[in-house]
Amino acid sequence: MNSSKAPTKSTVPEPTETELEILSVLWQLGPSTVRQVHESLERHGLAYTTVLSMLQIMYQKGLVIRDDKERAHVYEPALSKHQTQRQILGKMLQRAFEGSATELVMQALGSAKPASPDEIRKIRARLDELERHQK
Amino acid sequence: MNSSKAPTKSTVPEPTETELEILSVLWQLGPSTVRQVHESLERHGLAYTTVLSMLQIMYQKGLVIRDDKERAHVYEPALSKHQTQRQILGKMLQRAFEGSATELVMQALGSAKPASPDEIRKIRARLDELERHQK
DNA sequence: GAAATCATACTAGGTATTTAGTAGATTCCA
DNA sequence: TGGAATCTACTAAATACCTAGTATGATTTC
Repeated sequence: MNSSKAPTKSTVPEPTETELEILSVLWQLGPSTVRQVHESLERHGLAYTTVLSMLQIMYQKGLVIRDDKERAHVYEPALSKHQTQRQILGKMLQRAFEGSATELVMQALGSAKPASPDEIRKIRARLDELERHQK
Repeated sequence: MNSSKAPTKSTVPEPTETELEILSVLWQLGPSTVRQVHESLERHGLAYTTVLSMLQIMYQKGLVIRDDKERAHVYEPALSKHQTQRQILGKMLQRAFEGSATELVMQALGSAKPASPDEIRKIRARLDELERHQK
């Protein structure tokens, strides 16, 4: 139940906006058919065939894997939510923060939701860990 | 010499990849002509007219302002680097982290460059501040 | 077993992004 | 003063993204 089978990942492109919405559904539902994705999608009003097309494109790109043993193919994310978040974060770090994770963190802490005391504690714990692990 | 004249900002779209590269140059150089941007651009090999076109588009979008008193127009970012980073960060927070800044911070601290002791201290200081300011 | 349903593949079109060329006006300078 | 250089505006084209329709074949249902 871990993800240690992959030399993949490096070739998977960053998901676009709509692709990310679909991945979100897949992360939540687990392996799903086009119909299931279509029904669970936040943004209602998308045609069934649109979701189908997206999943076909995502399959070509390697963003999802699929099982076509049954008539209705079953799709599954190629990368975990965590992995994808890392990927997006890393890209943005390069693009907008010149690679400085600290700068990014500082801005994130200064913006919108300021984090509850509990969350602040969690972040502190992580910092402790970081210090311990690489002094 | 400050930037407190703006009800703008809210209508400025998020810059695309190339637009961000150009904005980076403008943040570094300050108000510049097309030629100056073209020469200072990281990615060399872009045609002069390409940079011109980009700046014209960016002007239409409101990403930059310009002074056309001289023959060679002088362009300037509409938003500061900080404001833009906030904008990009906020958008990504919604798209990939369901709005949880804490989640984002945790992942950022766990990824790539783990931050030097000095940087960790800076982040701690920010956390202290946050706690003080909203208990 | 015929009709309705459901699934996929293929096709298509609109918009955004990125790149750069051409035309025409202005400025420079020898 | 006339050619070279420079600048802008306009046009264009390739690619990616998003959306959805049509064709076709399989499956279910009465």
